[in-house]
Amino acid sequence: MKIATWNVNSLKVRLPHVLSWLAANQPDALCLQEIKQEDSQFPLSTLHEAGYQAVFSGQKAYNGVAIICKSAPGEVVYGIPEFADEQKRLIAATVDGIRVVCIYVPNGQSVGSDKYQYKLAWLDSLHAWLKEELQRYPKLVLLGDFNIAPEDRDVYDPKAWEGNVLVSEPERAEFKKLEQLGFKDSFRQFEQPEKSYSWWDYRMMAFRRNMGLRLDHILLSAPLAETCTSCTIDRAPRKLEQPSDHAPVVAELGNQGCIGR
DNA sequence: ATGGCTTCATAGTGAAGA
Repeated sequence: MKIATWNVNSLKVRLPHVLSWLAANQPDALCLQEIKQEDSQFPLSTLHEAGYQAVFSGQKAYNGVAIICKSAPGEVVYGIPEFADEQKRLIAATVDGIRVVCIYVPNGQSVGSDKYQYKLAWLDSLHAWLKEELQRYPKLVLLGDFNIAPEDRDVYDPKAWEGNVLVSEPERAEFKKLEQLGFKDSFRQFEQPEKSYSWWDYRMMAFRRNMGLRLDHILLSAPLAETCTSCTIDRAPRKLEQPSDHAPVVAELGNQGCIGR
């Protein structure tokens, strides 16, 4: 099973990129963040024509998440249960027997701001919920835009970013708390190139200079981590005209979930 | 370089992102 995550920064603008990426890469599931459109605008029929199904949770202008998949998605959950949230940041579904939890973690704006507090509260709530979900769904993948660079090696200039939002200790502690639930950061299960990032600012020619952060992650529960054979960041879409500022992250799982195919 | 892009909402600029 091939599963991927991609913050597309507007699905309306990026639909051509998404369609060509699906055609070229044939993932079994692609999780999107920042689709930035209401559900009535979601391009479901276009995706059907491309051979994909989808479940989605969108809103006007901001946020919005979706799971695009080949097999029928089941048991769909919208948002973190018991966390009242106007912002559409989580969707979960079962695909090929694997529980897929697609998240768009709040950005946090700046350390100490209201949005930063919201980010930490959101992550606390996610953690509490996932603790239960892992009992129910041992084969669970948590993936999306975490808006956290877990370690200094995930930051192009750790000194310049020290203490900043996206790298601050409380945020990194939340990431570690998720790992302590048994999740493995699939990217770090394998040898990776130095200076691997998944996001680059649109400004300052940041991509060409590889001034990036690794903010997008695929976390695997222990039973799934055992089956993982690769995890890579696909920089190709970031090189296209009118790209998203994020690149897709892709993981390959072994036989799990491929029964009957 | 505290934003030097990009998107969305909106009707000339402002918010938000990371």
